[in-house]
Amino acid sequence: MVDKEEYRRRIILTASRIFSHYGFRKTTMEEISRALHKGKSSIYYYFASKEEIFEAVVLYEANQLRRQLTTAIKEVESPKEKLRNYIFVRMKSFAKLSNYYNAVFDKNLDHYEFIEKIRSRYDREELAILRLLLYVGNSRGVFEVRESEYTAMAIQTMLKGMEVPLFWRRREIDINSRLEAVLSLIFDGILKR
Amino acid sequence: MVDKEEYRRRIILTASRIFSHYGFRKTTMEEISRALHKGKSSIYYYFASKEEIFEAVVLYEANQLRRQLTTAIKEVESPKEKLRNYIFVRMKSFAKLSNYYNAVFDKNLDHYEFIEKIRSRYDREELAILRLLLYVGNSRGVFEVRESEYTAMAIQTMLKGMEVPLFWRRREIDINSRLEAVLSLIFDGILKR
DNA sequence: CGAATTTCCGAACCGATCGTTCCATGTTAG
DNA sequence: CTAACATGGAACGATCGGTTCGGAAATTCG
Repeated sequence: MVDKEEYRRRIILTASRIFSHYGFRKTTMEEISRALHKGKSSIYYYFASKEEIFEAVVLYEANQLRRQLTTAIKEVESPKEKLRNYIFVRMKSFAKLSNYYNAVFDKNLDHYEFIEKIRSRYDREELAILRLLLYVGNSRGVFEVRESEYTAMAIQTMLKGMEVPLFWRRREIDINSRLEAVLSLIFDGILKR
Repeated sequence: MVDKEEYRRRIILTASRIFSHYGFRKTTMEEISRALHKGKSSIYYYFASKEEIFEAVVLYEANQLRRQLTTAIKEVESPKEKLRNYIFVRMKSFAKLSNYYNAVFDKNLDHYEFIEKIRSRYDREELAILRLLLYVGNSRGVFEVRESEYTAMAIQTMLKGMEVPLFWRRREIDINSRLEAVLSLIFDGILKR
């Protein structure tokens, strides 16, 4: 292989697929290597451990999510639609990523620390985005928010509240309706009457 | 518990859900029992082994499939739509059940024998259904089939042929288009011109 | 071409996991 | 109260799975 980084990327992509289906624990190095048509021990030439692959995958997915979110915001004009798009994409993505978190919540675990690191960094970014969305809507006269800082935090709290049952519940059938409910609540409390 | 059979049914339902997601190997007795809010060893009061649960689940799913197929046929009138519905539901269901088969194809295995038993019985049923569908379409002047017996077998062979990559390939994106292709092939060779 | 370096893998190690058994305890029916 | 039913904690033996190690292939370079 000419480029070692390129192969690391292929491992991440493949592992991501398997992790997202089976979670961290149930995914074996054997499976990852088999999907790459390589020997089990060959993977260790590129990553020191299974955990390291997992970390790389989570980082990759986080960047993926970030990109999806920015495009979701850009593709509509009105502040209301921007916020709506943002929340929908965010929750949908988190539903997809819930397997990673299930893996983490499974038992022990030391990932917890790592996840929390990613998490807190992402939380700050999210807060900034929400604040911006609120601010723009405000100055355009669509929203009516006094303290965009605290309102953003309140919205984020609601979103986080919606994450929890995501990792508990069996069915995702009512995610959409719950999302709609939360959105209408947010908007009715936010939209200028 | 008043009814032991009722509880066996609950176990089957729960196990079915987990099996269909993780396959036989990756599903643990621990998980099944936890989902039922029971101790791991309690399950053994109702089933002698993990394999026995698996067999019960497969039988249950087979009956489920049979019911879906008959309703799929009944809900439309024209023979062409009946056959189309049948094939669609059949292939979709098999896609969903592919996890079971993946579990079987995983390693060893003695399930193979059991699966084959179920399988051959089901094959005969399917052949009868196909033959009937062809016969009805024939007598209504929609199809033009000489030997419904052998034509049914030919169609079944095609369907079986479509199953194989189901258990290989990574993506199911093109299942629909492949299904359409097969259908149009079947119909253009069958419909009265 | 040969040597150096990169890439790959089979085999083995060993701790963790998993299916199953055993037994003691709780629960219900008569 | 007793007997049958139902439960789950603990332990066991087998397998699995992540990781290491040594060296074979393959590739690159002089």
